[in-house]
Amino acid sequence: MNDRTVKVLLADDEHLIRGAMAALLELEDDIVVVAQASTGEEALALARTAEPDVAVLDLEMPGLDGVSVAVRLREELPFCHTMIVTSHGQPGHLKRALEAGVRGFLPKTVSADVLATAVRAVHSGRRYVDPQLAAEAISAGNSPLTRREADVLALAATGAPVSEVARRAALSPGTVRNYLSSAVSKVGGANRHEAARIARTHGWI
Amino acid sequence: MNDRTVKVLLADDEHLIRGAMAALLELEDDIVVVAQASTGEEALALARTAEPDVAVLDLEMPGLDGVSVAVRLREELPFCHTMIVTSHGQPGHLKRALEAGVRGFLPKTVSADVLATAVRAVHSGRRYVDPQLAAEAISAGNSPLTRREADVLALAATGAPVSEVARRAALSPGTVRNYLSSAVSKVGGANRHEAARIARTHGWI
DNA sequence: GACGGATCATGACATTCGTCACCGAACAAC
DNA sequence: GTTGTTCGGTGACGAATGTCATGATCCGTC
Repeated sequence: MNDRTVKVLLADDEHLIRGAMAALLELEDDIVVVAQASTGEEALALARTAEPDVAVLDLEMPGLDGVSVAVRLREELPFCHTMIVTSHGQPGHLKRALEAGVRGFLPKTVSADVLATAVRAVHSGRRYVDPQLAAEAISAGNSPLTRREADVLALAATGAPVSEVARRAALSPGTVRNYLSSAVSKVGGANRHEAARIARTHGWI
Repeated sequence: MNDRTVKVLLADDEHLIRGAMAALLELEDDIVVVAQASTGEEALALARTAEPDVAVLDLEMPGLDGVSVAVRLREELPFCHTMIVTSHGQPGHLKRALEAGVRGFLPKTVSADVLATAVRAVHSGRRYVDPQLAAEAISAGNSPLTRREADVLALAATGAPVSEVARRAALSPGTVRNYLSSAVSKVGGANRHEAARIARTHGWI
């Protein structure tokens, strides 16, 4: 391992995929996988001792998700750059990740050499975002929802009645209905449940 | 390649994972990956020419899903056994897969050697079902919903209003509401949207 | 300082939804 | 041949929801 070697931490709850990514990355002679985690918490703990150059994080993990881990890593290990891989490439996720300081963002549909390329790019301080996802994110635009509208819609997305949403958001039921009504018309749904579905596919909630 | 060698077809829309599974399986000297597909249709087409012994199919794919491919494969290539790998291990999916003649069912959280073990088991005519999933499927039991209740609940799950569901199911709105009401009470939800969420996690719709 | 936007609220109204009672037809099981 | 289940339907009632008008406060901007 010379000083050009990239030390990588892998975090993915799907053992099969994680082991597979590790095997593929180990084939590259300038990349070494120094730690593997299956939860966000485990990734943080391992990162503190392994001190990787690049952390490759799955977006969907039990407990802490990839973006949350990235935020914590940026505070604790500023030299460690982060990148996200995900099964469900939704524009809002990309945006949220970039705001968290993530430097790479890939769907799992890419091939292994793209992954290696991205790891190297992120290690050398550049960014690497899947072009397809980037285009979608740009065309999708920003969320039309205000913070509170998004909050309330997210709470309502579980199917809870207005009274429950109001309780959890510490708002009056009337206010909740106003926010929901506004959110539904903004995203163009027939009702709040369809609105929640639309907002979720765009990554707005 | 001697006569003990297992010819495997891999189908998964996540290129990274598929390539990785291929790499891991190729490490086994009695397994060879003879074809790789990223959609269900492609898997069928490749299977006809490659004539694999075992088809490893992702459950979630664009177009035909893994179970549908398994059904078609059983008709067209009866010597080819099928197994399913999936990110979201839901009891209903397992049940549906077994009814379709699938002989192996694994979540992607398993390790690579389990995958190889499962491939060998399926090839030799045995079954291999992840013990965790099997236990969940047994404890989850069968769907409490009748066929129509499940149909209607599935249509309502998108957030469409009753009138729209009625139109798409070719039922009267009143009947739709009766079915929904019955389904909601059976699965134990506060309303149809929560009921749809519950039913989905159990794989009932 | 005027203006607009976000936040939070109330009240009123029509629509939709959830529930119940009740009905009939088809069909399999006893 | 009765019984039970599923399917499909009607009507009615109260509760929940969607929409609108209106108003208050706070905050950033021009």
